[in-house]
Amino acid sequence: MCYHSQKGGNNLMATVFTSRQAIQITGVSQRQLAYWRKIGLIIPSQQTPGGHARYTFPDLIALKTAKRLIDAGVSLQKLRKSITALTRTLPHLRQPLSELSLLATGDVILVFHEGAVFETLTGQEWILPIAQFQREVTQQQKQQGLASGQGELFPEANPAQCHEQGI
Amino acid sequence: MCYHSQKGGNNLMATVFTSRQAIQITGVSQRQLAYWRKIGLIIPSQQTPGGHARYTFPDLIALKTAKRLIDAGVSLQKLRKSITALTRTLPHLRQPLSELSLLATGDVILVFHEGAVFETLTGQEWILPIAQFQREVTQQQKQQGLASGQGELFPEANPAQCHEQGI
DNA sequence: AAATGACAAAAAAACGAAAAATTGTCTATG
DNA sequence: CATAGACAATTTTTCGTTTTTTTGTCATTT
Repeated sequence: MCYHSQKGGNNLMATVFTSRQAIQITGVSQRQLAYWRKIGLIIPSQQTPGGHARYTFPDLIALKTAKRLIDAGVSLQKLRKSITALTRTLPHLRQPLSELSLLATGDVILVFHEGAVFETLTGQEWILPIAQFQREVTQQQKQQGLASGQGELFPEANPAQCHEQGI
Repeated sequence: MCYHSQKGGNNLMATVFTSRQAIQITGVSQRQLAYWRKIGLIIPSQQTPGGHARYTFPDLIALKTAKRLIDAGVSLQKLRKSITALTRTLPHLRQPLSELSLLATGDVILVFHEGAVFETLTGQEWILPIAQFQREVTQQQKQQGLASGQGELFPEANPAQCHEQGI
């Protein structure tokens, strides 16, 4: 039920799509398609000699991704800035919209990349595994038991042994 | 190297901490401790007859969590609003700060809860597994092959067979 | 069919001023 | 020692206005 069929010469990755097809498949409006192409957000990877768009499959993914993020409440400007920032952070990416897993939260776009989560604009990364606090305080407790507590107790960058995912 | 030691009657969960200890352990300032207590953000679970604070271990976790979020750039007001919203969304929680995994991204606080991720203030949830698009478009391709495409192609709520995590 | 251009409506961002919240410091009290 | 209160400095929010961006619609062109 789940095989990626590609019988005959009908290779999906080699197929190109017209604007009309891209519109139908992704749900992006004609106006948006044109505008996004104009501002360079999503440029069709191929063109006819006459300048007509030919969207590749990764292009469609980018289009659909953009649409979903927008539907999720992300403004186009934030999206553009995120992509600019992302391509700076991860220069090897050609089209972050089709190559990354993104998560929109109304205000912010996060990217899941190689196991980590970070914010697209700042690159800031933050996770709070509560389990770790428990260990820290337990540690602390032991220390206190030995010498009646004084001094720095939670040195911010904490060398985590006994690693635990928490999420 | 990683056993949660609790020799004798020294059970961590039963231990209570004075304000001074809470300050030392969590790094929260005295002023903050007092203010947060006053506004009800983090109230010590226990008190002496004379009204002196006795913070339990979960209290310490809440304190440390708040501090870390603040250090990560979240304002106290956003933190307060997030917690208000969270306890509305998840009424069974007594203290979200100690019972949830939170992730701060400068602007927004996300919560990881039962496998899902959402934004604390709006409850909005969004994940974009790219792998799914691929399947959708493949599907679309097949349809097009049979009947030259017309009509709705990406009915938004898509019944995902062949589920794939993507993240 | 598809791209382009022009115009207007709608949505979002930028900006600045005023109000509110948070925190530090210091003093007093129990 | 810990709490409470007062005061001021700093940080955040809020709000209203202006500017910019984005999108729809329609007409024109290739």
